[in-house]
Formats: sequence, structure tokens, C-alpha cells
Amino acid sequence: MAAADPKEYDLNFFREIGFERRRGKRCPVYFWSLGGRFEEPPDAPCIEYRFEEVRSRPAMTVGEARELFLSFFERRGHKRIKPRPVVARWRDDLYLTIASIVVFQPHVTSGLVPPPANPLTISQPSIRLEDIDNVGLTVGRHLTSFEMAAHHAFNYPDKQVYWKEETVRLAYEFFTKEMDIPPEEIVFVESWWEGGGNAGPSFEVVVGGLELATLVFMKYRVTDSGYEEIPLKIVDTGYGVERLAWFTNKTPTAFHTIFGPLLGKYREIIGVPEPPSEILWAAYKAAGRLDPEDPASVQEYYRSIAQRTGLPLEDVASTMQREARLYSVLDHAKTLALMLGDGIVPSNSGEGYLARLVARRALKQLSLLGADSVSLAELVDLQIEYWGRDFPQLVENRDYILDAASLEQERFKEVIERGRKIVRKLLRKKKALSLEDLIRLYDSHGIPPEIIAEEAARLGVKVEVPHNFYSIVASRHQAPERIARKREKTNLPAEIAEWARTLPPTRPLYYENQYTREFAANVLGCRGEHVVLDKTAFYPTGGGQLHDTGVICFSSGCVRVVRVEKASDTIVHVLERPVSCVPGEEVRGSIDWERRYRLMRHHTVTHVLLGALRRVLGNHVWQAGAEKTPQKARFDFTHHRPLTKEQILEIERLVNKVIDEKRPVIARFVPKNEAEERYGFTIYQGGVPMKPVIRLVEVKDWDVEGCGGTHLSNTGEIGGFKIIGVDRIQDGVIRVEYVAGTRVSEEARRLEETLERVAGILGTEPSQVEHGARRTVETLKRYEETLKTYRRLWLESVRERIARDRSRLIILEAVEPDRKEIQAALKKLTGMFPDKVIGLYYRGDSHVQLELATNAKNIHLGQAVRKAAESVGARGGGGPSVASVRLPADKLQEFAEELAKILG
RNA sequence: GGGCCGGUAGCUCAGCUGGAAGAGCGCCGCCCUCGCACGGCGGAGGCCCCGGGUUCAAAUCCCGGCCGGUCCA
Repeated sequence: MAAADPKEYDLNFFREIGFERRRGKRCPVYFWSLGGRFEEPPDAPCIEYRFEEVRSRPAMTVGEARELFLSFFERRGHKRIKPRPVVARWRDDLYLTIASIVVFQPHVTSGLVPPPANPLTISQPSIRLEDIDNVGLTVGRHLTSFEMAAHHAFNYPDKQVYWKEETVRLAYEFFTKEMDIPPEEIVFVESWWEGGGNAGPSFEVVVGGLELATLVFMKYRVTDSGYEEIPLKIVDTGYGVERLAWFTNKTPTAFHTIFGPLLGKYREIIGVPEPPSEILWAAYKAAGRLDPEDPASVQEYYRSIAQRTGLPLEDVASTMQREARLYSVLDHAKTLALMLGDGIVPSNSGEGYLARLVARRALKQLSLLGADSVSLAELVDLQIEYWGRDFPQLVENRDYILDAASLEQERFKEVIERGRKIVRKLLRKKKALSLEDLIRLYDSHGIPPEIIAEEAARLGVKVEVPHNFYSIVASRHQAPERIARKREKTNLPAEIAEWARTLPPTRPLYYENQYTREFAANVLGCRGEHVVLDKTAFYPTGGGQLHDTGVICFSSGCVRVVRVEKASDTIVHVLERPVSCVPGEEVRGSIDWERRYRLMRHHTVTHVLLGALRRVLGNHVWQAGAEKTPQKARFDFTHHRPLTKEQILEIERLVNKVIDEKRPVIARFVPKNEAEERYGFTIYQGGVPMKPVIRLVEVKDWDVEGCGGTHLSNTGEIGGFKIIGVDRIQDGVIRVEYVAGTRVSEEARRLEETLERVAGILGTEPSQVEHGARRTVETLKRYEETLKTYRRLWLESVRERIARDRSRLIILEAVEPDRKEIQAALKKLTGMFPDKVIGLYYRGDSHVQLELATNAKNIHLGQAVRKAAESVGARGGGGPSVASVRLPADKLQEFAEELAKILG
């Protein structure tokens, strides 16, 4: 924490309500309370929870707490804003929405885009996975998903809304009037907040040991040289909705409050009976002091519960362990529902991995509770039912959520089965498993050490799992610096890009009329083969659409445009060769229309395709990558299962239907807030532009996306659509490749030609290929049979020659120059003539490759061959009964004599 | 995007310190049986993922690629 100026925290409002500042002795921090009545800041882990004895309004559900908060701030002049998804798709540095302020970062907080309202209030479902292993143990202090209710005010230099005094006053009024908490119980702890490159003073609002809110005053940017004040000062508050509800319910755990009747249902399904309430209340008391990362503290926690209840320590520990596991299952099932409901597809990378992590942690807990057979989908379904009204996306996407959850369970089951097998195998070879084994099994195979210990115990082997196992694993992965999601980069040499940026932005004629093919413009500057004009119809590479080509005619002549790139808002034409030009000179440009029109078709049809995918597969389909070329287009999207043939046909049919319906396609510029309000976040398929006004492309009543590409004005112009390939490119991501318009017939022609070539190879007509192929394969089979017969005959003749030959060493030429075949033949021959040493050779370019074998037990063939080979200047060797040697062509005879001599 | 593990018969896998491709299940035939299961005998089935390299010799070692799994960004 930075040493902040005490003045930062000294508010008139505190004096007005009679609050005084004090400093804790055990916990040396400053805090404000009525008349300075507390000695210590009543914050975990400094004191025990005692909020059950603090007065409050009657018990509320989570939903009621949310409504209480939002409507209070609405009455106080705040506009209520709809929450965003829990996947932070608008951020390139975060996967999940971890706080309400994330909703406004970075576009609003940087000052680029105005907030949707000011001041505003919001209850934002948020997900934090850092403490996932502590969930449950602390009876509710840690949750992976929670709602952060907030009131935000954005203070611009020319528009002040409110700052510290008003923020604290609002908080105080909310707690005293709406929550009905006695003023003497409320404590404001002075603190300092830093995150995402910003910082500022803050207050934590704590009542009865429970932190209910944090009030942050963002006013600094963190730089290398220290803190620098920023012009836009933001009130960033966070109230824990679940904690507000818990506070009023006076239940021993937050889970009893948050999940209400669900808790009982889960107990029944999983088989964990409700423990006597004195254990839970003892846990509640002790949990405030618990440091879940410290095993000594956890032991102390159990001891404390045992002491208070007078129950045996082992019983308490095992009861509370089971409780903790049950609570995590409740928590994880809800989080998983939210993640899937907002369209995350489980996978092995990105946010998909985080969903898998949550699912697997839940499944692990189920397994450790002896409830492997409980269906995760069923548990998730109960959450959907319970939270459906608060989060309608859960109900809307129920089919997908349940399917994805059960698929995750199946996959986990496979992993565990594989894991148990590996454990059994390891224990057959050695008596114990080392930490290294545990790490390897987890890191490479995904088998949690707790499950390994269980399987080992079944085989009578005790395995110790260190309490900090997961941090040991984490420390093995040296963390590389965070890699941001891909960003558009320019393909221009650095000095050209820099030069271009000094020129004024180019007026994009392709936005004024996407059908412009020819235009006149003035030269702003040239550098070698790079030309910048004041306006252009040439589309630069971007948004997954390739640039145009064409010609620019200068007074000195016409030059081909081979590439077009963007540097900020300036468009750079890359010419075939350097030109000299005069700034101000008028030029004429014309673009290669055939290429452009194909690009437009492929681009527009891509939007139609996305609409079809979301309708056929579900709302979890999101763009994961796209490329449009004149030849074809490809589109990568998130989806959890391979596509069936029926789905592919249905998608193709739908796209062609939309083409036939001749739907208008409209591109227009819309303020960002309005666009989001009207169309939601699905408009951000290719990332979020950092602009206050964005360009929307709408296929009427079918699809709306933010997009900078050039489009047809009507879907009818697409002409036709054909999928030419479907691939799974990674876990959770499917790639489709397709063509549109005139390319469809070209593609058909290509297939026809392939068919003709295949027919040619088979020596038949295209209409007869099937028959031809079948006949050829059958012939091949017959030939294989025949070949076998001849091999048998050859072997027979060799056998006869060997039988007639009285010498011990017999070397013959093989017909097939194939090591495998020769060895197979040798195996048969040595079986027939166990005493003989038999060699078969074939001729290479300038050598012979000789393979030898014997069944004679009294010689080591390999050693004999090596000696003989050395004496003729070649190398060879082998095992006791098998050997090989490569000889110069003229040395075969000499080698044979040498070997015969050695063998005796 | 990175680390780690893996790819061998239809399936599950062994073989991996280089030296003649294996097991179990499944499949086919025969025996046993009224019939089935079980059991017995026999058999078919392999580009050891692909491409290079090292070597007398590569499933095995090295390099590159493809595919899958997993942990972590």
C-alpha cells in the first residue's frame, strides 16, 4: 500500500455524523467509526465475525438485495445499467469480468467514449478464480462468482458529478436507511487501491467483521516515476450483493443464504447431511480468522470448532471438509452455468480453459464426496432453474449449457479412468509415488493428486499430498509475460508507417459507396513505391478482408497497386515499382473489380453464415478468426462438438435461403453506447474498436456486427453458397471453408476435374469411377494373394536349395529388396534349418545389403558378422541370432569365406 | 500462445537402455453342447502417425511436421 496523505481520507461528512479516526493496535491501520468506539478495525482476519448480532433489515434473498441497492441509487439520481456478460470480450487483457468497473474499461475510463449514463448504478455478475481452492472452506468469504453492485461517477475536468464526500454519504445512507444497520456498527477503513494501471485512495466499509463494500477513488495513473493525477477521476464502488443478503439472513454460512432451498437439494443428491447447527455456528465464528492458505491456520480453525462444540477434532475436521466440498460444488455449478450461459465453450485454451477448470474442480469435489455418478448437468440445471429469473441467458441457452456440462463430465471421467490406470501401472513397478510422480500425473495428464491418493490407498499405498501442491505446480510454470489477444498490425516497414501517420487521414470512398470502382484523387505524398492520396476507393487489408488491387495513373503513367495497408487512419498504396510524384498532383485510380466483388461476396456471406450458425448451433457460437480471399473464405467459431452432416446441410440450406430472400444489407455509423444498447455484445465478433462511433453492418433481421469491411447491398447479390470444408482446428473451435457466387461453379468445376483425373487414373469414365475404383481395389487384393503364392513358391525353392547344400553357411540372393520381407523369410527358413546360418541379400547401387539369421544356439552371429565384416573393410553386426551387413558389391564372396572360417 | 504426455492389430495397451512386431478383448473357422454362455484348438488382421537424419541395422535415437490429451498464460 502506498503511504497516502491522511488528508485524502479526512471528510467533512465524517465530522458531520460524529465519526472519529483511530489506528488499530493489532492491525495497524486507520479507520473511522462513530465516536471512535472500536479499538481494532473489525475486519477479517483481525477479529471474529459477529454480524449475526448486529441489527439489520429483515432477511433478503440475493435478488432482493440487488433490487434494494439498485432502486436506492436510482432514487438518488443514478441510471440503472444492464449488466454485461461474465466473459470480458471487449477486453484484450482479461478473459472474465472481475468487477463492475471492467465494464467501462478501457474505452470509458480512458476518456475516449462517454459512459452510458453519469452517474450510474449496476449489479455486475463477476467471476474471480484466483481463490477457487478456498471456496467453501471460509463458509462464504470466497466465491468464484458474485454480483458486484456499484454506483459509478465519472468526473471530467468540465463536468464534475460527485467525489468522496457524496460517495461516502450515499454509502452511509444506504447502510443505515436501507439496510437498517445502526450507525455505531459501521466502520470505514482507510485503504489504497491499485489495479489496471490506475490507483487511488479507498475506504472499506466493514460491519460486524464482514466487509460489505469498497469505495475507490481512482485519480492516479501508475507510471514508472510514481503516481500521476489523471483528468478523468472515477468513483469506483463495489458492494457485495451476496454479502448484503448474508448480512440480513444471519445464517452461519453465506451458502445457506445465497442458495436457499438449493442447498438442501444438493445435500440430498450428493449425500451430505446437514451437520448440527452448533458446528456451523462455531465454524462461522472461527472462519473470520481463518487463513485458508496456511495449513496451521486451518488446523487451528478445526480445533477452535471442536473446542466450542466439545466434539472430537476428527469428526469436526471431516464434517467441515465435506461441507466445504459441498459448498464448492454449489458455487462452481453456478459459476459454470454463468460462464456457459454467456457463451464460453470449454476448451484447452483461453476463457474456454477457465470454464473447464471450474467444471473439473466441481467434478473433483463430487468425486471426493463419493458422488462420481451424480450428473453435473443435473446440478447445473437446478442452478438454471434457481437463477433463471435473475439471469435470463441461462434459460435461453439451457440446451447448450446442459450439453456442454455433460460433455465435460464425460471427458473428465475419461481422464480419471486413464489416470487410475496409469497409477496402477506405476505402482506395479514401484512401491511408492513421489512428488515428482504426482506433479507429472497432474501436469501432463490432468489427474488431481487427491484422486491419485485415493486410488493408491485402494492398492494399499499411502500417498502424501503436500498442502501447497498446486502452488508447487504453478511455480514450475515460469510465467511468461501476458500475451494480449491478437491485435491488428500493419504490414508496412516501420519508417513508412511512421511517415504515413504524419499525413492527414485518407477519406475512404469505399464507405461512401461500396461499389465505387474508379475515382480521382490528389497525391499527398510518395516514398519509393508507397503512395498516399487524399481519398481512395482502395480497401486496405483489415477485419479479415484482403486489400484491393488495381491501377493508379499518374501524369507520368499508370502503375499497378499490389497491396493496400492502413497506418492509423491513413491508407498507404503499395505499388509494383517506385514512382516519383508531386504532392498535389491529380491521379486516377481504378480497382480490380472482379477481385473486389468476390471479396465483397465472401465478406457478406460470412455475416449471413454467422447468423445461420447461431440459429442452428446456439448463441455460444462466436467468431474465433476469419479470412476472406477472392478464392474462398474461412470462418473459425467456438463450438463444443464436431458438426454432424445434418447440421452442415442445414447451415448451407439456411444461408442459401437468406440469399434467395434478397435481404437488404445496411452499413451505418452508430454511437457505441447506442449500438450496444440496441444490439448487445454479439456485434463485437472481431474485437471491440476503441472508437466512440462504430460502423455496424446489418443483414436485415438476420445479423448485426461491427465491421469495417466492404459489403454488398443485398444478400441476393451473393448468388450462392457452398461449404467446401469443415475441420476441428482445436478443442472448442470449428473451421468452415466456403465459396460464394461465381466461385461456386468454379468449385464445382474443380471437383469435376478431380473426378475426371481420378477416372483417367482408373482408366474409366467419370460416370463409372465408383465401379472402376471397386474393380481396381479388388484386383489389387487378388494380386496380393498371388504375390503371397509366389513368395511361398520362392521360399520353397530356397528351402530345396538349402536342403541340398551341406555347408553350414548358405547365402542366397533375395528377389525383393525389402528388409522386412527378407527377415520374415529368414525366420521361416531358420525354423526349418535350425543348425544353419542363412543369409539373404539384395543389390543396391554399389553395394549389397545382406541379412543373416540362425537358430543355432552355440554361436553369436552378430559378433561373427562384425569380425568378418571388419576383415573385408565393411561394417556389420547384430544380435546372437540375427545380423546384417552392408558390403561393397565385389566383397560378397570374400565376406562369405571369412564368415565361414569364423563360424568353423 | 507456451510447457509436459501420447500416436503400435477393430478396441485397450505392452515393447522404447537400437538387433526376427506382441498381449488381452473383439472377429473368423473347428471341437465341446440339443442350443447358448464358458472352455479347448487353429486362423485372419500391422505404411509401428507422416517426412528427413544417424546406423550394418530404427517402432525404439535425433530433427521437422501433423494429430490428440493435459497443465498453465
